[in-house]
Amino acid sequence: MAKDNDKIWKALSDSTRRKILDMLRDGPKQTTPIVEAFPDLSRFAVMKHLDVLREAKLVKTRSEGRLRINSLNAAPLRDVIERWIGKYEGYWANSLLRIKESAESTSKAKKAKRGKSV
Amino acid sequence: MAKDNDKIWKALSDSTRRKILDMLRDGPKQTTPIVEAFPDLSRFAVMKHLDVLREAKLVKTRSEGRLRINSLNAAPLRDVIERWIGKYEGYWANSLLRIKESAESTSKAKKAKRGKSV
DNA sequence: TTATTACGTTACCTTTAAGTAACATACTAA
DNA sequence: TTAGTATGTTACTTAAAGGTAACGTAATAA
Repeated sequence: MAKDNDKIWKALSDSTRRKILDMLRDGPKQTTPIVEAFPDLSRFAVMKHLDVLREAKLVKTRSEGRLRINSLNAAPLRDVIERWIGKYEGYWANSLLRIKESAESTSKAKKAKRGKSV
Repeated sequence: MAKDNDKIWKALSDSTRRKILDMLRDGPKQTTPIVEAFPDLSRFAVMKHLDVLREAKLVKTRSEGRLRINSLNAAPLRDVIERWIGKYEGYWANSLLRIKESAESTSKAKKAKRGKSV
């Protein structure tokens, strides 16, 4: 798990890979349009970035005939960032960034009547 | 800015550096205790990691006599993560992770009476 | 003043990341 | 069946990251 974690951080550390993730937020994409989105890179370079993302389980690829459909798998991303941010909660108490209370206090909060507050 | 951004992601991509940031969350530390926290690494290796963190502006260092005090600078970290997470909001709507509403609705919320809710 | 301690650096090595160019495979459609 | 297209791979190179060992410097304390 810690190792998987590391793979995710490593995957995020490259701007090309972050751009690929950005593309996939709009929906699944075939390999070729992804490759073509980076005209300055060779086919192989882009595919290697895709490999890294797959290794980190941030991208899933399924076959459809001869086509390969790549899609974003945001869950592990969420988990890592969530855990990371949680640790820094005190540091950005006044930021836009928030983590809901822990499960316990959350359920309490659910019972308590509350308005629109975040 | 985009370049600074990249430095932050790169800085976060190494587990030793993430551990150093973890240490500094507890409060500022001199260089030597940080170095000694990594007995498997040479002095120079740890100091290079510190350099990377300083380059990314995640760590600030000030002198006090012959001592050097390193402290966490969480603001740029927050900014990057915040921006990043914002983009994925739709993907983890049901997660613990949240971004408060825009400044506008936030100021409204402040006016509204609210309890202990986050 | 001398020894100690905190800090940083020089010089060098090894591994990994990132890349290109060209080739190979296999499904689809004319 | 032949041409085209989508995908992936082989072979190789270059640049950057990460690391060690040993040395240099300067403030402090004895």
